[in-house]
Amino acid sequence: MNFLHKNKSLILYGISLALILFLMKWLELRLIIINHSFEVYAGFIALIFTGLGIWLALKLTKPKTILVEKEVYPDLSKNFVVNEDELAKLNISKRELEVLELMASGLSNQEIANTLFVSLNTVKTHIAKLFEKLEVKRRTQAVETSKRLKIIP
Amino acid sequence: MNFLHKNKSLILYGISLALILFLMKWLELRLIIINHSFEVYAGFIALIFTGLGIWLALKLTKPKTILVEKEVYPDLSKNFVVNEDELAKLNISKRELEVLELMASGLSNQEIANTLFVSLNTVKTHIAKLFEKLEVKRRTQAVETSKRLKIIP
DNA sequence: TTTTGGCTCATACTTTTGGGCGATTTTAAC
DNA sequence: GTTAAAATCGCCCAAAAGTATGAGCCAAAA
Repeated sequence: MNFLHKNKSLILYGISLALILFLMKWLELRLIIINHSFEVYAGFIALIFTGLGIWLALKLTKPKTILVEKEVYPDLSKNFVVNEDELAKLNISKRELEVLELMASGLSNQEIANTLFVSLNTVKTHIAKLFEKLEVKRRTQAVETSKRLKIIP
Repeated sequence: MNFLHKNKSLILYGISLALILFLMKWLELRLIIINHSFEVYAGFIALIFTGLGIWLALKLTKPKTILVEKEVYPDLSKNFVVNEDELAKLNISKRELEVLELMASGLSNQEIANTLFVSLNTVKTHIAKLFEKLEVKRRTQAVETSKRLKIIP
């Protein structure tokens, strides 16, 4: 099956060739071309097989592929995806991530505490743990690093 | 001239055909193929003209092309350009911008002072002015805002 | 030449942040 | 049901950050 499909053109060509030869033989037997000169007969064959050659070439040539590089400017701010792997690797919890995001948006610890309805101390603890995990010493560094690691947008 | 160039393939084909026919005639005259059967002769012609047909087709047909678009994601972080307009609008000085960049990279005020070979107080002053101009209250906000305004990468 | 603006620095003070504990409660996993 | 991790909160202290104000220096602009 696969073989037949792959060599379809070749097989068709072979069949065509056989048919042509058969046709010529038949014509010869019928004495139709006896009166014609040999040149006409040769020209006929030449014509037929030229056509077959053209057809074969068109069928068998592989199309040429041209690679066009198209620049895509994705809206990074919209199709941001959290780097879950890095998040898991750093062992950052859900709550810590929340705090991190609020911190990155420029809120003070007190504002973060108000937003999350927790005490200031809790926020401090979360941030302290974040600093540990991110291996940084300041909140600006934390924001820098976590953005680089695609933990936050 | 132009005509010759345009129909080069066609002319070559004509010449080739003439040459082949001439060759066959010569062979015929030389009685070389007299002893061969007609089928062999026909097969010879068929072979030659099939090749010619293939050659002709390859020469005359435009190459089949498949356009494949490849998406390229340019590194936006590298071709960053400072938004000079915004910078001018906010009236941020060169030195202030330096401080802003170092601040954004996560350095402490003391580290910034060491980097720029100025006193800590000077850095504080610059930062205070930056906060005014950017209309923010904290360094994280300053970084946030200035990145959004494309003042820093 | 005067003035303006940028850069520098200082002092004093307040607020925020961060470090280092310890502790209880919730939640999730085993 | 025990256990571990997460989340919560507190206190204290030191460091850093931020506020306010004043002032000297210098180069470029008016």
